[in-house]
Amino acid sequence: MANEIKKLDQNDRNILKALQQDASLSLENLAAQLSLSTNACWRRIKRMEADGIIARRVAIVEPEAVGLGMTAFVAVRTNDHSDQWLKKFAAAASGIDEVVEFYRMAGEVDYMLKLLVRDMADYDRVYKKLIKAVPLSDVSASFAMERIKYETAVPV
Amino acid sequence: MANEIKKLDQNDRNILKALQQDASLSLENLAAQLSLSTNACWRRIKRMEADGIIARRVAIVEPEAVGLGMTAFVAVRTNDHSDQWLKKFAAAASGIDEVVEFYRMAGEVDYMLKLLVRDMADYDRVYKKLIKAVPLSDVSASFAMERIKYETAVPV
DNA sequence: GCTGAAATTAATTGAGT
DNA sequence: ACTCAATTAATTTCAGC
Repeated sequence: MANEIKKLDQNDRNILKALQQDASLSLENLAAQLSLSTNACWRRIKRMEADGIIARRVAIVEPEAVGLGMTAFVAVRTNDHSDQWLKKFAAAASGIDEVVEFYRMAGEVDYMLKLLVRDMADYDRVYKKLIKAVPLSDVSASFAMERIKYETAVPV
Repeated sequence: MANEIKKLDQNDRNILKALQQDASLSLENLAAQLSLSTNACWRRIKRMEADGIIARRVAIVEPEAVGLGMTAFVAVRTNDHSDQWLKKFAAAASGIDEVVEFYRMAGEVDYMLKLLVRDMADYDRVYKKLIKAVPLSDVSASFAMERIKYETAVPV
């Protein structure tokens, strides 16, 4: 089964911890840290990649360094809970690069989006793009002034 | 200046787009895609690393694959807006692996945290850890049922 | 499933335009 | 700032335990 939870031993966890912080580490370096041979380490990584535990390796770009100073959380409430509406909304939002995260929520809010934009004018542009694609009645945005922590590493 | 916005040309942008999606691409491969020599490409990457545009390279772990099925957004309101309180709160939250994002907000909510946890019991454990470290009076959590989009790539 | 070494492939440096 | 070639370092495969 593809989406089963695989068992990880302490070496696997340590590999994940290290690579989630720095995937540019050489095998030799990483293996030495964990007192493994390079290719024992290599086989564990390949297994976790095959099992879908390690999804991919990416470069992290500093948003501030490229002028993306504003993070917006957009809470959406809807009356239309049809599958078709969600599909349309999901497709529209997923196609917008500034929408970096998108969740279906439990409780009051139906959907939560996280946007990364340059400034308020840029937010407005993305917002208009969004409501043009799908009619959204109840939308409320909150803006982040400061990013205190941002971590791609998940707790393992 | 370290936190100045550097100018990027189309080649730089294309490199960032590619490496934000897949940092395991070989230089040769990447350079060929963009019709550059490997070493022109390499120098651009090194420059963007030195400029702090590319902050790091990380492995992305699939949360579901390691049993982290629940994302919680925690909105915090406080009466204590002192620097000292924030420092204490920031230190406590930053030290908790399950707190993957943490923002100071404009508007009604003072702080917004994103937590990655196994289940409701795990959320409760992290919540207790948090309020033990700093007294929090007004906390409200929203839970994500489904992650529709999650992107580490920023729009460049 | 591991080690250690060999083979392959990729990253980095350097010379020259 | 680039290309092309040479060098160095990393990854991947293979033989044996």
